[in-house]
Amino acid sequence: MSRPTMETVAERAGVSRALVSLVMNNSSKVSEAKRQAVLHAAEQLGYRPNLHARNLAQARTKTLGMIINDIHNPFFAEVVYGVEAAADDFGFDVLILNGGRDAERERRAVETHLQFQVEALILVGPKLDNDDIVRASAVVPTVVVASGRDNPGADTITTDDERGAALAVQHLVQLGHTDIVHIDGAANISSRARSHGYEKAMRSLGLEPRTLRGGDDEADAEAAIVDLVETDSMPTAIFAFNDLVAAGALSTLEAAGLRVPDDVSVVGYDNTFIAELNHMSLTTVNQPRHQMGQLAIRTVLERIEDDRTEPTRIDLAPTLSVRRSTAPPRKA
Amino acid sequence: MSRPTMETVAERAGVSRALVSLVMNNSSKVSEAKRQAVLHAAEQLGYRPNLHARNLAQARTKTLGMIINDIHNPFFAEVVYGVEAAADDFGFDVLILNGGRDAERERRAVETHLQFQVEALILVGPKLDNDDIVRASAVVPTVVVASGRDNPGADTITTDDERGAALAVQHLVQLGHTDIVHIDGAANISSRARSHGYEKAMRSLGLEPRTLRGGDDEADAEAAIVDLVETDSMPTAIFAFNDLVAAGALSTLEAAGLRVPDDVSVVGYDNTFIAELNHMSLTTVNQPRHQMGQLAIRTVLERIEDDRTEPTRIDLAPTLSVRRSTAPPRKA
DNA sequence: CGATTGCGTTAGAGCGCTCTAAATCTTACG
DNA sequence: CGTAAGATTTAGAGCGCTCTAACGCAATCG
Repeated sequence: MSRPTMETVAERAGVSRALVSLVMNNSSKVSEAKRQAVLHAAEQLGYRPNLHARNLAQARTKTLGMIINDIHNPFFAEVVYGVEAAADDFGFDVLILNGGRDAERERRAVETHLQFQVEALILVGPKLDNDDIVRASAVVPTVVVASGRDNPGADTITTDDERGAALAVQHLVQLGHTDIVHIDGAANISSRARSHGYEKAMRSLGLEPRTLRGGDDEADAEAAIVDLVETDSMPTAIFAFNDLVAAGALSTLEAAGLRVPDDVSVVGYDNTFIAELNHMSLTTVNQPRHQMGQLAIRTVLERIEDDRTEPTRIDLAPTLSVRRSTAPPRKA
Repeated sequence: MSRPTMETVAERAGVSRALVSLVMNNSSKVSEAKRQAVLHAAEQLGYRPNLHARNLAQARTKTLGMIINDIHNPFFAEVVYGVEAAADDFGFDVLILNGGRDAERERRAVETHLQFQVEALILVGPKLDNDDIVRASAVVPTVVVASGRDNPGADTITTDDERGAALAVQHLVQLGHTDIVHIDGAANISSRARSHGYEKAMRSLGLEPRTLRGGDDEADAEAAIVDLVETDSMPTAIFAFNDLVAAGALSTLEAAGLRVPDDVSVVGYDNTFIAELNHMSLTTVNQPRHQMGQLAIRTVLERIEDDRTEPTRIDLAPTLSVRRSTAPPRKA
């Protein structure tokens, strides 16, 4: 017993299929009597319009495809909420696919979205490389959120990662630190800009940058910290690629018997709720995630509805949230 | 310039539309020459099959609809990874919709999924009430993951929340605690079972249960803790509904000048990565989330492919992960 | 009272694909 | 060399919906 169609509803209500269609799209030119009859029949039958049929018949789908780098990272969750809020306002559905921190998976996700004929692609912290993004944006309007780099053809919503990194460095230097190590984001799309910002800020303050390889996850900090311990080159402060890496650093430092911020200060990035937890109380760079999500939708809708064709780039200002993981260095 | 269709490809390759279809579904009965010609033409045109058309023509969509209670909660992320891994194995796409901790939103999400003709619904920690779930499962096979209650009509994958709560209580009692307060999950779907398990375990050990209203989030613990402080009725141990609530409790306790575990022991639930962070080091009840996700897919596929019709319930065993947030009570 | 207007309704084509049945082309065999 | 069997290919209907154009009918008008 397959699901009822418009045909079924039409018969039941004693009207034509076209009339049912009009009712479903609540057209104003339907008599109240028939409208009720149709709605009633639909209700009784448990009728539900078939979106595939509708999307096929209309040119458009009113659907957006979002790909999240990693649903495990709370940073992205906030962006998603922003995206959804804005999409709701404009009557678009947002389909979410999880990139799973794997470029190949993301590539397949793009493909799936395109086959679903989404009207735009929202890539949140993508692992994809430039070519992939160029290719995607040739097919459908594409906006990249939270990516340091330029994305030819696509719109970009970021905070200024270089500036964010500089904020972190300046804060530490003001506290009196001079030996500040950066644990980077490895292959992460935002890593470059943050490292660069860190290095530039350090040099401009006359300090020698020291960057270690990290990753995007709490597990990725361990090697770097262990290395610092083993080579006996522990700095007085550490600036981590993001909050998760910072949290990992905290763990490993503690395991090594070092206290934060007494022995080492730690700064994170993203201001996820983890940083906020009193127990972590992580000084971190804040990005207006919700706003970024909203802007992503606005931006991409300009392409869809007002057919803008020139790529846009919106760069928001990061801020620093100072908490208890940073303090002046111990007097030597 | 709309996207190329099979027709376009067929013309270009000098074959019929049907043949293109065969190639796209890599049928074995196509000559190598034509197959190459078609693939080449498709490549050149940037052809991409239209899933809506396909889904309409075929009876099925090979798509599953998942609704997550809240992408912000890391507990769910792990389940998602399990679901996706299993779905991949069976060649199903998984569309994710975010419930946003709001029953009404979830209801709309169900509707959207159904209109997309998903072949099954996977509800992870739903806010929906029984009726909603009955209604959904009447339309399409439905599996509920991580819900304490029985879901008539739907399959259920849980861990035994009552048992999990008992594990927490027993651990605390073994440490010597007798005054143990529970901060519950309020309207959360799993709250009932955990509270019940807590109360049962307490009573069976001859202790008086004391349950306070909490919620599902770090923000929801504050009121309860403040209340305990103000009424000067702080217990020696707190068992929180989940890790987020426990984290919130940690924060508020600390703000009130109480130390964990010296003054108060705290136990969470879910064993999310937050509990694992060395800095939090939260004793917590572990649920095999990845496995739960995988089982959800297996279960629901039995309905789709082997057309089982009787609801199944799989109850996995929780375990306790003991960390540093629990210790014997201070000698009175 | 016939013609005009406008509202409510409907027939029917078409969206891009799959699938069945039938057509066409090869190949092999007596 | 004719033909049956098998391998390829194709025509055409149909999936459930929207949309244009046209239809029927009552109200309106000169």
